[in-house]
Amino acid sequence: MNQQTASPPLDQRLKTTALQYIMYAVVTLQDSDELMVVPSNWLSQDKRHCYWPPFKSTEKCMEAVENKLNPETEGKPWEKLNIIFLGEYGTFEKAKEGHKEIKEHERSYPLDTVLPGIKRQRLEGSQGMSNNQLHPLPPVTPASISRMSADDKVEIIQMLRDIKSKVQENSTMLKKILKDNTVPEVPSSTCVPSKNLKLPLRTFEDVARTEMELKNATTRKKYVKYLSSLGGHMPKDVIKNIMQQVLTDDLAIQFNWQGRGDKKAFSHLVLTDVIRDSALTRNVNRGDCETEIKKYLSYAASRKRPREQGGPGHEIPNVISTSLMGN
DNA sequence: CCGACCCCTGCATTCCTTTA
DNA sequence: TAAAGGAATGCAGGGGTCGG
Repeated sequence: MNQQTASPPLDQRLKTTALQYIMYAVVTLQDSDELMVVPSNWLSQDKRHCYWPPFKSTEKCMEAVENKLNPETEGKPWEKLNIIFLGEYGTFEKAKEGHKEIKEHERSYPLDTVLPGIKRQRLEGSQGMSNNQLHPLPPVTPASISRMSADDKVEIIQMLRDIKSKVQENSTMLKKILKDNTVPEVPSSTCVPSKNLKLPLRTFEDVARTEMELKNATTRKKYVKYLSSLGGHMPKDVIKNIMQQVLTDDLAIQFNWQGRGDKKAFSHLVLTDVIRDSALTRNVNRGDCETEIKKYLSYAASRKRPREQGGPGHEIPNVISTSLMGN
């Protein structure tokens, strides 16, 4: 009877032992550039993704990290974030030390110089230039300018002139490209990697079928490849191009991001993950991607409104669909 | 110039999270 | 558990752009 007091139950012992083998990793969250310590069991096998708890408060998140909460068994669904894996440590304390060291190192040698092209930019609050803007230079104070020699100043002015002329040149080229080669409503035949992609989705049945299909990694890759080939320069364009290909306005108005009211939740779809991945290949981060999807879904009704006024129940056939649905 | 289309903004409402 | 505050959403109306 008192065996239980002698030693804890087997499953608890196993759990404790398993927890001891979970290490801690230091990672950079790609969407926010934040350097974080997380339990290794939160990482995906390829160490390119990391689960993140749905808690709002920092304390709870820290608690989850320290207690190595299992991402699959803690009630609410956990977010899956894109990360850059930086290192793994045996204990939380060692990971924190590693985190500190990396942070120090990053301060001396910005990540951009260590990992060119990998570090993504923080996009919150930067709307216009978003993804392609230049990395911020160190702050130039009046004091630092006054310390410069005349040669330095001449050189800087020359550089600024070069940059200006280059920007003008690029602007002219961009204008020409946009004029000659506006993003086509219908993807060219070369953009269609597979005849299996039955897009755009028109009904919930289509959505359910696609959700099933997307469980297959190969199919998922095909979708990502196709959707990322649709073009677009700004996050808005990228998402618009993708969403136009993915679902009709009729279906879009039956979704909202969270599934409020009597609408379905778009954020819960595997398809949304695929869209995120596709957008990421075009340098649209998670935040921008979600914002633009939300907007696209909310605009769907107003896009439809004028047409409905013109003729109730009459749907203008989607040109895109006919080219793809015939498969 | 006009109409169609699309996007944005402001406001009201609903929902969720936090706090006491 | 209820109240308060913030976030998300829906809707209507207005403005910009483009083609006829």
